[in-house]
Amino acid sequence: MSRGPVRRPTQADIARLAGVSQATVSLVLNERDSDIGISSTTRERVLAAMREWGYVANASARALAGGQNKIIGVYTFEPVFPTTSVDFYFPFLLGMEQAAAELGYDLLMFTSVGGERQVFRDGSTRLSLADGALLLGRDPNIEEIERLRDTGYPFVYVGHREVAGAPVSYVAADYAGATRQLTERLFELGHRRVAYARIGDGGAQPSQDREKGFRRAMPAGEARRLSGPVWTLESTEDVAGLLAEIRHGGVTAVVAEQVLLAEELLACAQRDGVSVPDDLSIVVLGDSTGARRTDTPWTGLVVPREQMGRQATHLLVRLLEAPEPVARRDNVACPLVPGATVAPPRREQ
Amino acid sequence: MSRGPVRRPTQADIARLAGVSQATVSLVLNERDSDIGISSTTRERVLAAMREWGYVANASARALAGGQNKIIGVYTFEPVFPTTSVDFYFPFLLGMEQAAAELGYDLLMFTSVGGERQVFRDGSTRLSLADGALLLGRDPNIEEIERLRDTGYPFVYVGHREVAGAPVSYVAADYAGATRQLTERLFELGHRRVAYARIGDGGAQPSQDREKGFRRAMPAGEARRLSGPVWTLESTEDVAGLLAEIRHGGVTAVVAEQVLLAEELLACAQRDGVSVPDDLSIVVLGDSTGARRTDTPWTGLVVPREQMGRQATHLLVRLLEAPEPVARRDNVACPLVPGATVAPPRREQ
DNA sequence: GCCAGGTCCTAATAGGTATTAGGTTTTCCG
DNA sequence: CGGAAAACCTAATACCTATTAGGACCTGGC
Repeated sequence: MSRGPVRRPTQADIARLAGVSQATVSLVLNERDSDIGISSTTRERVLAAMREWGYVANASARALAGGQNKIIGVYTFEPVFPTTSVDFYFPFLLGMEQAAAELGYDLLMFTSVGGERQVFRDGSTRLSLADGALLLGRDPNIEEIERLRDTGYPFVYVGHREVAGAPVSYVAADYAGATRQLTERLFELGHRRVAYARIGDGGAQPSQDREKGFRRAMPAGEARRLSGPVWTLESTEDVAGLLAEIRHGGVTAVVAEQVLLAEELLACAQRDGVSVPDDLSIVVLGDSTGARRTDTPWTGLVVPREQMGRQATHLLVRLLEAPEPVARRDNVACPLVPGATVAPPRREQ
Repeated sequence: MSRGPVRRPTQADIARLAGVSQATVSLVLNERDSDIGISSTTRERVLAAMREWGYVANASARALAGGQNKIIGVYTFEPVFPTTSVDFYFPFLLGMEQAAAELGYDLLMFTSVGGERQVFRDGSTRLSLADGALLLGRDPNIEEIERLRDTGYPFVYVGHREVAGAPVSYVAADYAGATRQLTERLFELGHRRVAYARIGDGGAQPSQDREKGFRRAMPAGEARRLSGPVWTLESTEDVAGLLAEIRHGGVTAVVAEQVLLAEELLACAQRDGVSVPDDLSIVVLGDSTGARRTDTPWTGLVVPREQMGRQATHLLVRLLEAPEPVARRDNVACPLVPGATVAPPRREQ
């Protein structure tokens, strides 16, 4: 019964025990033995020694020497723990863990205090310990991403991100496609005037993708108006005004970017005696993340977060194991939810 | 606009730029400069060079050279991703991330495929990459823990664990205390015959702790019966029988170990026309993890998972920064939930 | 016996940092 | 001015692994 930390055996120890050189141990360990030429008897001797002494590679040394560490870094540009963000982040992490486990990688989660998350902290980023990284966040620091890209460090962004200069690899939800389908369905049902509404500035990529899908679904005549029937609100307080405008303009269906907006719209409609979906159809382009959970069976889409996490992990591993010079982009389809907030427009309006 | 990976500056680069040696850079970086004696002008020159060139320490090299890695490993004995376990694990992780961020540590989550999780995998655990580890899981492999302890590797178990030989450090929920309080309250309300029930074998430590708390709360006469009014059921199918026995034995309050059990009990009670809490008070010693979420306002306790995660992280860091020869154990109080499933017993029964 | 061509292995090195013994310069005091 | 002490810094080394050029040995053919 030994006391105190026991020094773990190194390759040199194993080599001594097996009567070979450290290099041979490394070759056997990394299964380069057939390429280089290590006899099977030697290999067995080495493996036996490793088993007997419980040899475990030193990850730091391995990383330093340029070997793979079987570690994927996960970097979120916002802390995960504010409980409001939990629903948002956790499905991603779930998918990542699942895929990483399948692929034999561990997950290194980079933390940082406060709101200001920086990849390049003052003198101690540990990004290098991971073979590559998955980046995640609603509000990424574009400069940091560009800088990271320029280092040649392999990473995949989860979510659609466009940066200046060379493109970066990402896995994004196909908001444009799903929005287009949802909007087209409204027209198929007979709606003629359909509006798009959001809260916030709409500058974010996911926001833009959705709007693009919406515009693509518009009939030719409507689409040509550059501004389009797109409302961008400042806050929920403007929703009542939006509803009035909608009704006044003969709009019979609204595509709402956020659940929060849709819920406010529904509340206003109920106050005004407007029936959803009979008088007004509502489609929602987000899920209930961050909103208080209600039971409204919204017609809309599901953000396939778990799937995105999985796919991003697979993509990253592919890049790690066979580096490609060019960035890769993957899209993940958003499942549509039938819901009950869409109906054909009233006959006589 | 350079192409290709840009080599990150090293201490040697900074040293050259600042006109000092690499050792000096290291000393400045680690703030050992006052101990050793580095003049403030030199320090400033080095710091300026580091800032200008965006020097970032190489974590692998740092770890290899014996420095701390500022990484905490998180090892779960079951995969996190099966969705049934999500509610169980995530709060722990949340607390850990929060604490780790505050303390300046990153989190390395060890994954593995399939059900069989082993710390000592066939020659490639990376536990060593982390400075220490947090262990987590309902069904830990005791042998693995003992083996890990014997290596001298610092770790803290989240949850109460007793192993043979030297004790291990852990942070546990104070189930015994909370159970005792809840049970005592039943007696204070006037209950005379109180039973304890669980599903499963009750061999697990959390299960034993709860039972111990229950027994401590029993009035002297009751406590002396060794077997005690403790029922251990095989499955939910036995609950109907339990209810019959309870009623037959004049028991007016039940302390149920699991929500699942409590819900089944409630269902049976309703079928039999037994009113909860008027005819039967029920206390639950777990939260709704894993159970289908119902709205029953159970009287019981909250498992302070987030707090446990936080505290375990703090304890581990304390151990890392000032190693102690002896194991540390922390208890975290379980908040009690008043709920609405407990009432005084009926007067004439 | 000698050479060509394999086969199997090793020596040497790089990778970036932390640490320590000791070297050089400066300061202080008599 | 000489010598001791203090202040400041550096050379050297350890940490452990991956990689590669090349060395030693063997085999087979003439």
